[in-house]
Amino acid sequence: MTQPQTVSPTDFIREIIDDDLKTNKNDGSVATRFPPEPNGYIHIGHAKSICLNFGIAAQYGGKCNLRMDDTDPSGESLEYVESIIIDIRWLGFDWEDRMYFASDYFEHLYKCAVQLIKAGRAYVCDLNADEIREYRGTFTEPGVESPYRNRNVDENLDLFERMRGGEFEDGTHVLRAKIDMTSPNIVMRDPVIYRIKRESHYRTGNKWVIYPMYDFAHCLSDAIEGITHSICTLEFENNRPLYDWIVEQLVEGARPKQIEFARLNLSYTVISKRVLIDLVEKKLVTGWNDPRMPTIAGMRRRGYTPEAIRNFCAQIGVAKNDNLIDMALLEHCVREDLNERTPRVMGILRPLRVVIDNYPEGQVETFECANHPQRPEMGTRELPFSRELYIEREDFNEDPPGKYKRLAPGREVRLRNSYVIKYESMVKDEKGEVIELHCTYDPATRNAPPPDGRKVKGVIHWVSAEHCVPAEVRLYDRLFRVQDPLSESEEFTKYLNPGSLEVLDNCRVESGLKGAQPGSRYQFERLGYFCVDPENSVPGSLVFNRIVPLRDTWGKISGKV
RNA sequence: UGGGGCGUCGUCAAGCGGUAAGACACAGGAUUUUGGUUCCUGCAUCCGGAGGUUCGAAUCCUCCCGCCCCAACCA
Repeated sequence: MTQPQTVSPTDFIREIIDDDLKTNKNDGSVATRFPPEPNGYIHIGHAKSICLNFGIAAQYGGKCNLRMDDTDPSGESLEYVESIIIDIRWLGFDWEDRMYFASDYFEHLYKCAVQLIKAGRAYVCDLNADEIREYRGTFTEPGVESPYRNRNVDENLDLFERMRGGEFEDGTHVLRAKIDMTSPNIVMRDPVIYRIKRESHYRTGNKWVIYPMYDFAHCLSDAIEGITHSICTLEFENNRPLYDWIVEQLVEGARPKQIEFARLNLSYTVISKRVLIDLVEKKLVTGWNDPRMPTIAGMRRRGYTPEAIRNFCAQIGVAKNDNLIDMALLEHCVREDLNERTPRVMGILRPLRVVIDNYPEGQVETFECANHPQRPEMGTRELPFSRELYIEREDFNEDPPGKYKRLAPGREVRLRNSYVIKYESMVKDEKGEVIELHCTYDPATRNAPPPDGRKVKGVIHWVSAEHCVPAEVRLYDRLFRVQDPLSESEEFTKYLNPGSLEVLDNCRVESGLKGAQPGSRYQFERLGYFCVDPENSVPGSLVFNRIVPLRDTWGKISGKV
């Protein structure tokens, strides 16, 4: 199994495994699995689990399977299976030929149920859903036994077979494990393990009208695959006694052990499949791969790298504390990776025309610029310079605040990789908007400090008006205005950030970007990291997604002034 | 409310009876043709609270407080 190189942090799960290994449990083998239900796209929370499960297998020389936990046909589909495969591969993990489906185990699971009935440990119950709930009791009152609880084995066998045969309507019968209606753990009060559901399954079609419940299918699937450590999230902790009970009844020899960890929560977003489905269906985002979504598909389209996501998962750790990870940490990991690998380039988001009055009309010269300031091996590119340029509107201020070191009346500024220019005059439109600047350049400053020793502090980016290419740039921001939208009292959609997407359609990028490949990433100097949108960008009509802005110390300072 | 789980810096998280790692964030400073990067520096006398055991406790015991999960024929 090839696995990405990531740091191997230690955590309580690895400690448990170390202990198991010390006592030679499972003959020293380690087998894990990642078991998504194909009813939605996977997200950054799944990535945490994927890194954990595949990471542990790699670290201990074991195997990690991919298993579709497809025991409930409603909502499951091949589209989701395919997306999950693509996303996990993209993250960099490999399950070789161990792609499994719980639905492939239906026949075996059925036999297990029959065996349970024969052992007197399961029965067919004719109560309907409401009645079952009433009989179950509450947190404080014990449940009461179903009147069907003591049917004899033969009758149960006959009924269960007829359930499978399609003789009964949905909801009229279920198979229940016979455990303890007075258990303080509600999960153990004769849980339903099979239900009738006349729904076509995306893989088994209409072959089955009964489907096993999660609690029954999951542990047995683990056992079938020889999983040693079945890692899941905290909300299944209550189900562990049931997991163990079923395995105890039906599995010979080595039994898998369930271990629970805290799921990931990320500030200013939501990581719940139910809510993400909601966002997609209500069209509050453009789809599962909307760059604002915390889905793997969304982050990929946004321009995040697998390395950054994996590193993030390593950084956050694994524990049992409820957590709310700061989005800033994810962004840090993305910047850390992109800073290393991304070629630098210049692009103007909100163009302001600049005419260099003393530069000869029609003259063009080229500058050779480093693609990366710290990595010469990334090479250079040629950048055309001419009399008319575009600079960022923000880089000129008629009335500059303190510490402002860009262009302003009477001031000089360095054009990155080229000359120092000096402000001469401005042109305004009838509304008083500055629409054009006139400057002069100092020929002696061509990629060199001013010979007279004067200091020019500011450096701004620019493109040649004649040579630059137009582009659309999409600026993304946090999806929600509040840190934890689901913890708020109101409906979560009320907290959507109306500014989560800003589309700039009059941007100019340097000429070399003309043929930029979809999916390729750049640093637009002084602005941030950008990715050519893989969906909407076409040659001649470039679309860039802002992956993440650069750290903005000036923004902090100017915000305080 | 019965059961299960969790409480260490703003956010994560090490710590496993010998006297509070690290990361992010934040605040200073240096270098810089990206107000980027990089580099220094600072940032819990204290571990939810109160008692107790011990020469010694975040780590052990007791009680209390707070938060999360469970009453789907979802996973």
